[in-house]
Amino acid sequence: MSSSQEDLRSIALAEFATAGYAATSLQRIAELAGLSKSSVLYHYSSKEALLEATIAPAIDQMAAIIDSYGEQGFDTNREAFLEGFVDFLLQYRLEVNMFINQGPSLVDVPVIDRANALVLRLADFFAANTASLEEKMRFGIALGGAAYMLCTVHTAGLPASPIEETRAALLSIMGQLLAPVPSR
Amino acid sequence: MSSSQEDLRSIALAEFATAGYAATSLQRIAELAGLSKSSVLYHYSSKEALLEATIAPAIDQMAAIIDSYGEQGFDTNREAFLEGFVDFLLQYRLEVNMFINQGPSLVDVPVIDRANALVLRLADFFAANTASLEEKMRFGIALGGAAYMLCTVHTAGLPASPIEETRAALLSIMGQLLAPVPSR
DNA sequence: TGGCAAACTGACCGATCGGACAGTTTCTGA
DNA sequence: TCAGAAACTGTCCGATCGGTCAGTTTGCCA
Repeated sequence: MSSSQEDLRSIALAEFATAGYAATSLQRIAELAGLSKSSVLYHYSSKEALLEATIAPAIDQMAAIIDSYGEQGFDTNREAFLEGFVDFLLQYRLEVNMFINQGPSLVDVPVIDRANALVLRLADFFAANTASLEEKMRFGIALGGAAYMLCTVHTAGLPASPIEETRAALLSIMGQLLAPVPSR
Repeated sequence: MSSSQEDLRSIALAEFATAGYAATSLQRIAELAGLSKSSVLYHYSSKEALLEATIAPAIDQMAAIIDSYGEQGFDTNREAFLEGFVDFLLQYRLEVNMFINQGPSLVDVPVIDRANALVLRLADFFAANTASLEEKMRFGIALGGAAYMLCTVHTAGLPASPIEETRAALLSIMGQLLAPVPSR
């Protein structure tokens, strides 16, 4: 893969996540990359192809994490799974935020369907079908809240803190929100 | 105000919140309302004017809540403030979600600036400048998470539960996330 | 050095965007 | 009843959208 392709991917990721997929034109991506719109379409055959290339790595990583814990839940490895999930959120915060916020408006895009299916599997882990309403709500708040907070360093006075400190705090908060039933 | 104006406002709110402001055309709003695009522009002089009319009520209500507790914090009325805030979230969940998710892409819109200023005041209530990183993160997760969760009844298997049950659960979760420093 | 493939570009296309404007229908109160 | 206001509409406009295509530049290797 040439550097142009990777540059375009990261530029598109930043723009899609902040300005939104629909509001980001290929022309703007081209300008940010110092290329012409034609060149963007040379590397990625369409805007949708660029979107898929943008979020596919995050989807694959998420799928790998879930698969590595089998399909029968992860209660025995809850702590380890939570750490892996938090690290995933930190690494792919833009991708996660984009999917969380713009997923509903991006239906019919295959990679979005994959992501949706993964979220449902994830929800089964943290809040099975038998879980109470509050537990399901806790999962939704943890997921959407982390995605929002991690991408909102600019407003609300969130300082750019050391990654270790952010990780520790996020682990604490997520652990509390997603605690198993009895200790709630 | 004629019923058409109110119909347009609610239709635009639903579309803006789900599909996104940029991705929603005046043509689509007109079709959903059973009108022509010209009629939409008759009631609201521009797409941006329609956006402002859509979220202004929520902004005003939020400002009223904050103002009613004075500018010196609300520690003495923390419980009552939290209840009022939760009720606000439940009533204006679409508006809040739209602002939270699309705010960054809607800069330069006056009403969005008002909303941003309010969020900063709100953050000062729950997590003052002196608060720790984790406390600020808790506020961000609570705000963004609630907005996301309340607008995502469709996915993640969130059932359409009685409003009282949802309110009670949300109050519990938000109270835990936004608890004062010592009892954290 | 010559040739070929990868990278890149400008010009152009149909569609759709937000919006302007003149004109028509519908409602309403004197 | 009828005039004026309110509500509504079709047509048109410039701009921009995603995308196509023929042609040019660039880099690499035999």
